[in-house]
Amino acid sequence: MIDSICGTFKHYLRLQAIMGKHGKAKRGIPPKSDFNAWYPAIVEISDLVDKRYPIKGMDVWKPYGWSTMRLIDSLTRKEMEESGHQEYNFPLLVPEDLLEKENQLVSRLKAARELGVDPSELRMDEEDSGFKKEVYWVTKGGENELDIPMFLRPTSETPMYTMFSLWVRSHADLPLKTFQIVNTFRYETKQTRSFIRVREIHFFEAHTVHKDEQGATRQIEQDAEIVQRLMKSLCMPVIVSKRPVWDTFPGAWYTTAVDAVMPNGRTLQIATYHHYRDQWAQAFDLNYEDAEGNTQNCHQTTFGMSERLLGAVVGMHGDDSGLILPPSVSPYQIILMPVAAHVNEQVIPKINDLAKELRGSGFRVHVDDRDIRPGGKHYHWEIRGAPIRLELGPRDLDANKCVLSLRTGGKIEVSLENLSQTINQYLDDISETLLNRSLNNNSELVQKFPGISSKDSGWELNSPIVDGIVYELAFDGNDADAEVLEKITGLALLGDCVEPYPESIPCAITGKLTTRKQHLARMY
RNA sequence: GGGCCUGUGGGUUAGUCUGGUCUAUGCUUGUUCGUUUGGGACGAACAGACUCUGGUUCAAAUCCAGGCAGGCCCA
Repeated sequence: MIDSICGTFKHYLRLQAIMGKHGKAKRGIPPKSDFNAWYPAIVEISDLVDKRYPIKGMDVWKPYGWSTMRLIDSLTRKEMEESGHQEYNFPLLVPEDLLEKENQLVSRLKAARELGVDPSELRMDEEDSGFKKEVYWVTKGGENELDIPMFLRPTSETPMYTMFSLWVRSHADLPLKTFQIVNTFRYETKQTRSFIRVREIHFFEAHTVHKDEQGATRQIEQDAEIVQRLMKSLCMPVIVSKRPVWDTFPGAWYTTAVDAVMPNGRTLQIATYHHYRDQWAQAFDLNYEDAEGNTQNCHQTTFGMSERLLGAVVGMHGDDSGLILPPSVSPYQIILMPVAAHVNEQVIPKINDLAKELRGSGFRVHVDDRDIRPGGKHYHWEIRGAPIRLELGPRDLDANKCVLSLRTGGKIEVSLENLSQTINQYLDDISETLLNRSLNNNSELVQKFPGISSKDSGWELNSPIVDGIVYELAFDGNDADAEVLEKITGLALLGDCVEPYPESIPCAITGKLTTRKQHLARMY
């Protein structure tokens, strides 16, 4: 009956409901509704990582996970190349004395902040000694104590800017646009989670140096565009916010952060870009001689991302049956499964031909010719989130057809004619489905803030906040007001959303009319 | 930073309270053989574990202390 059906792709999609009957994955995957159990289980069952390495927060990347991460990296590399960045690779170790420059910078800025700013705008925090407590230290070489201890980079401002100051001499050396994708280290004491909070971080960092503030500002704008394109490839809706002052990276003029909302309503910061102005340049003597022969400080930016991108992909798109990988980063876009090959010896050669054809069209293809039952293969690749599984058996051979199972749901028969084109269309459909699903989920997870009223006894919420919800609100208050909001809700302000309200509405605290849109959320 | 809980084959689990029955249970996975094969087949055989270091005891998976690892809660 199905054989007789042909038509547009939309028609095929309508068939999904009829044909999608099969059991759920076993292996004791918790339901995704129990996200805190689902996530750690799925990253291991789907073969992304092995968490049994005996150091907390340091997982072993398995080939499937590493391959996915490298595909994400390759999207980033492509963006870097197109925007004129060059890839570097700096040393892992940093001598302690270099850190002093950074610490001086941070404390100087703090002092300035305290002098120049209204005290009510300030928030007490305890990040005094910079990274010192959060890094791994190397204090011995063999048996001997080192004269100058070294630490493992937690990020590379210090090593890079030390060198930049040697490289940049004149305006002709600018802009200097660099990036690297390396491992960085943070001594996390809190609970770690694969890809989300780790001690060895797979880190992308772009660092740029410009003649002036405008140059750096243009770079920040470009970073914003790059992020939008990357998120689109990952089918991922995000909230982009200018972080509040107290949540700004030390030494940054301002920080813009990209947050994804995970299914449990916690936000995951997956990218940040910082405008440093010339604050770091002052600390690192990073200056140049302009066309008039005057010495000028450089202006800088940084742009960072990590394997949190993968964590967000896993959390955002997966379902009760396992991972669902966007076609853009799935190690295999199509799994070819010969079926009943013992019945007709033409099945295997035909599958190999198809694989060749599809590879020739640029798809990432894997032939699963293991001698196990087809159900086993389906479940295997379903858990791993491969977008399309293609089955071909004797019956299909006769009809010049094959069966496609889409990871987003549905099973359809398609002709082997123009197969690459057909596959391409379905991969696009899958990406679109993933994005739409995520947008829908987000619209449920992000809700209007119930409001807050001033009573004799103090502030009171108009209705209790719900666990697992991100609240959106108009907010134009000062830091003390922000603290009221954060205290009473137990949530954190993400900062000024880059998409403000189209029309002014009253601020949740002060009542002042404002277009400033902000979010309150529990952050990872 | 403070508090609480848990460590048994690759995974999961029984046994721990009340020490001796433990030569440690079931399921799963793995290996081999046979029958199978269009969504997780069946049978047989085999392989595989008490987190570590001390202590108490005639006797420790079991009780005690500490380490390491993991989980949870609060600031």
